[in-house]
Amino acid sequence: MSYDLLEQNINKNLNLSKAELNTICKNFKEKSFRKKEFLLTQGSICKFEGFVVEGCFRVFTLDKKGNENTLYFAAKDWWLMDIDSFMNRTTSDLSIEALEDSRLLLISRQDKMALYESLPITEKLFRIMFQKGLVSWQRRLVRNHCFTAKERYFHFIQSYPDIASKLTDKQIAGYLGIRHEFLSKIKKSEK
Amino acid sequence: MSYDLLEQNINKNLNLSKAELNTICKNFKEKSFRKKEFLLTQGSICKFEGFVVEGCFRVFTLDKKGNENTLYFAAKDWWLMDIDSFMNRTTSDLSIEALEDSRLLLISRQDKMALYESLPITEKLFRIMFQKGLVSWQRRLVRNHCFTAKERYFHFIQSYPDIASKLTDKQIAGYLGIRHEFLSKIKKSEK
DNA sequence: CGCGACGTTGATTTGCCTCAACGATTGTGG
DNA sequence: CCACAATCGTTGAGGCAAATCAACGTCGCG
Repeated sequence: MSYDLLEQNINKNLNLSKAELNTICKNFKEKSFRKKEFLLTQGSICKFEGFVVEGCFRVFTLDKKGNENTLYFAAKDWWLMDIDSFMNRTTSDLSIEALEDSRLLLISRQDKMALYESLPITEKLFRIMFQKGLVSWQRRLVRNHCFTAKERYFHFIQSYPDIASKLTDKQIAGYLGIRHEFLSKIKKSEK
Repeated sequence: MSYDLLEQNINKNLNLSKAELNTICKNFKEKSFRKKEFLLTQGSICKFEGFVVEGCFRVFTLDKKGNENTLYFAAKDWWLMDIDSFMNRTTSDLSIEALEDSRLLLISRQDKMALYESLPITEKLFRIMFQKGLVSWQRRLVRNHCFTAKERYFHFIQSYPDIASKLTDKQIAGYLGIRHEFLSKIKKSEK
């Protein structure tokens, strides 16, 4: 099966036995997505937590002014979901779209809750994962306040060159929180 | 003792028995802070995770341009720490300062790790707390991208009127990511 | 081939910053 | 308790970063 990547990803956070890894993984079902297909659309409920085996997704929200604001991209070896909608069964403010043909491992809310019950070590696993996530979001917020758009752009392409190379400038602009016309001017300005 | 508030806070996330609550709480030591006293200074290591029993703190970072950027305020019933520095024992980019005479309940890293071991349900507790934290940070990032400074200001004072009323305009500006001169102009512009 | 999304470029506008001056408020030491 | 200093809040002039709007070339795809 294609659980190898997921197992490695888990082991980066917490060392688990082969049996534990297997118990976790067997709750995930593989699903393929064609380019431009949606895992989640704004206004519906997020039914799955996903792990990217192959491909790339963008997680974004459409605001009142009609701008698509990208929270993050998820390439191979990343997790993705609307955590709020998934856990609380509220309608989601987010959409998740495949940027290329992709494969995900998906776990339903029900299976995840059952997994927390049956294998308590997963609580620790996700405690650690969420903890790391918090750090990233705090750092990103500070960057957005302290850095100019140009500084944020170069920080992004240097930190995630493999993801950046798959994206259009419009998508990158949506992540940086700027208009794509301005990104074009940044790129021209030098380097 | 003054563990009541902490116990209530925990129970909002996860219903625990009296015995479990007691096991958790006894790891926390109370400490008082005078106004302007620091729990953590940028460049040192965050030794404690804290829960605010009384008073108010600001968690901020000083960037290269000399601007104090406030990540969040923590009033009564809030948690605070540099989660990155606390867990990974790295030097912190953050400072934490009491905005008024305050009281905290503090737990050391060692005691927290031991607590995770001895009472595994705390993994679930913090998994849930961190999960909620993630949602807040994601929402805040979107607000920062979609909203103007004026919209962010009114959102803040309406969402947290009790905290906002304790703060100077300079502190609020540091949270919104704008200069306090501009906040003054926002307030004058209407309402 | 032709359409629609993407990227570029320029002109103009706007949101917010910078700097500087000054009154109001708070804090502090004598 | 007062006097003075320090910090805070306000205001104005000017500047820069980024948005907006519009036009146009390019590319990929059906």
